[in-house]
Amino acid sequence: MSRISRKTVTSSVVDVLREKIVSHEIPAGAPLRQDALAAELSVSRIPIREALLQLEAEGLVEFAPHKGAVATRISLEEVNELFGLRTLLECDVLVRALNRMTERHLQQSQLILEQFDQLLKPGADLHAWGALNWKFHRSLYQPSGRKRTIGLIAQLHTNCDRYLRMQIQLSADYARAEAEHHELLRLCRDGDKRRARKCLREHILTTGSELVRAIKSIAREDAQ
Amino acid sequence: MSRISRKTVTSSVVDVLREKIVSHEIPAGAPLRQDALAAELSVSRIPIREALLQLEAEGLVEFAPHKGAVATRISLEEVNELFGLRTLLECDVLVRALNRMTERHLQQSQLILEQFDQLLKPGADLHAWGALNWKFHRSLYQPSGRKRTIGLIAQLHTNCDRYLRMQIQLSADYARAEAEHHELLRLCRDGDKRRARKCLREHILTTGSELVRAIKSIAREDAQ
DNA sequence: AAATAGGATATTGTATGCAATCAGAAGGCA
DNA sequence: TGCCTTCTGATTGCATACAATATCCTATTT
Repeated sequence: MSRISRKTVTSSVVDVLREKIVSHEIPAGAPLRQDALAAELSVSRIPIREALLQLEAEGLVEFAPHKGAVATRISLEEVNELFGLRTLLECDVLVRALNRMTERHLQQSQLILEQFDQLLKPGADLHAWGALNWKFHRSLYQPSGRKRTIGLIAQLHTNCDRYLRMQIQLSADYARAEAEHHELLRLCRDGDKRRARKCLREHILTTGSELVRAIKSIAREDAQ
Repeated sequence: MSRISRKTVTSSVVDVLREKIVSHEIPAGAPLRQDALAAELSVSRIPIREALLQLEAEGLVEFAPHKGAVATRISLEEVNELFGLRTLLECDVLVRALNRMTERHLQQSQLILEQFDQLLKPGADLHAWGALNWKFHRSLYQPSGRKRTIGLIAQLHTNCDRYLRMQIQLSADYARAEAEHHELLRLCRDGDKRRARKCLREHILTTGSELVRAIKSIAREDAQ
């Protein structure tokens, strides 16, 4: 058995709402009315409220007493901060992981990487891509044993995902990411800490600045 | 006006429970029965549940579906991780803050530092000490403008506080911390990024390893 | 006696209903 | 007109009540 664990209504609601927000089905800034959501999902307002609290902790929602919840609206500055945090935490945890990484770990990462190939043809299943991307990164960090750090990084990833999905991802971006993943894994296999770290750093930072650039150009179009 | 904002019952419960956990009035590993807490605080279980969810996000509580919440029990490894995270995040944000720090900022930090003197005589108000300590650190980081990072660090501080309060703090520890604070502020005033960073790094790491050492010796006594 | 099944009790999860609060419109007054 | 008050509808916050689940004890069987 892996997971017979009874799913609570609240946790389902969390999953549904998270996906709606990350996919922009619920756009940034949109108010989240408890009654409306409850009716839509056919549950009472209690699990909705509890779900919103959890999403607030994840940074996807802002809760104002007596006013309600709103899907967080993020600035370019904050996008920068998010990717900066990822760089900091992920590079640190990667180096720690490299000290304990075994052949078994490497094989698992390799396996995940191979699953990316199947995603390139439809070219648009962003949800699957984000999930797989996180799975790969996590597999590299797991040997570090730093659960708390990995948990934080997980949250940062969902937040970054949300903004990555703002731009119509070009297949060029996917291709670049995948190439960098392969490069990264190779360096890990070689045990070259310094280069692996640098590769990861650039992987994250370039993604971030690409995103910022894309958002800026969108904003410029809107302004016209 | 600074804060007329109507306090919701849930938020009060969060504050009460947080303090109880951090102060070990609720010891690590203790189950948190919703009914019992509700009766004790004369509220219904709803705000209790919502408070527990928030505390889970802060890392003070673990929630298991249908089983209830428990005050998190932390291992030495995790203490290490906590202080490691603090080092990483705080050093980064400090350097960023130094680039924008003005005389006004420095004065405010100085002011907070002076309040420490009044705490040294009673020698035991750990709550006030922790709060003031965070206030000082935060004042140094604020100019960076990195709200999200500072929020994360805030959480790490409450978690660290919780474990710092495990050992009967010797006044030697307070004195050392205060000396380091003064040194740190001086380096910030000089704008010496490299040294300030190093000072902060050691400030956090030595506190962490002192704590680990103290906990180990307690554990050793218990074992006898 | 050990192991298992069944049920009683404790505890959590969710729905419903009412009270408190907020936002905006209507109306009075300078 | 412009500003303040008061009211009304919408929405959230909290309490109570019920349903679902887990835990522990007992009885029964081998």
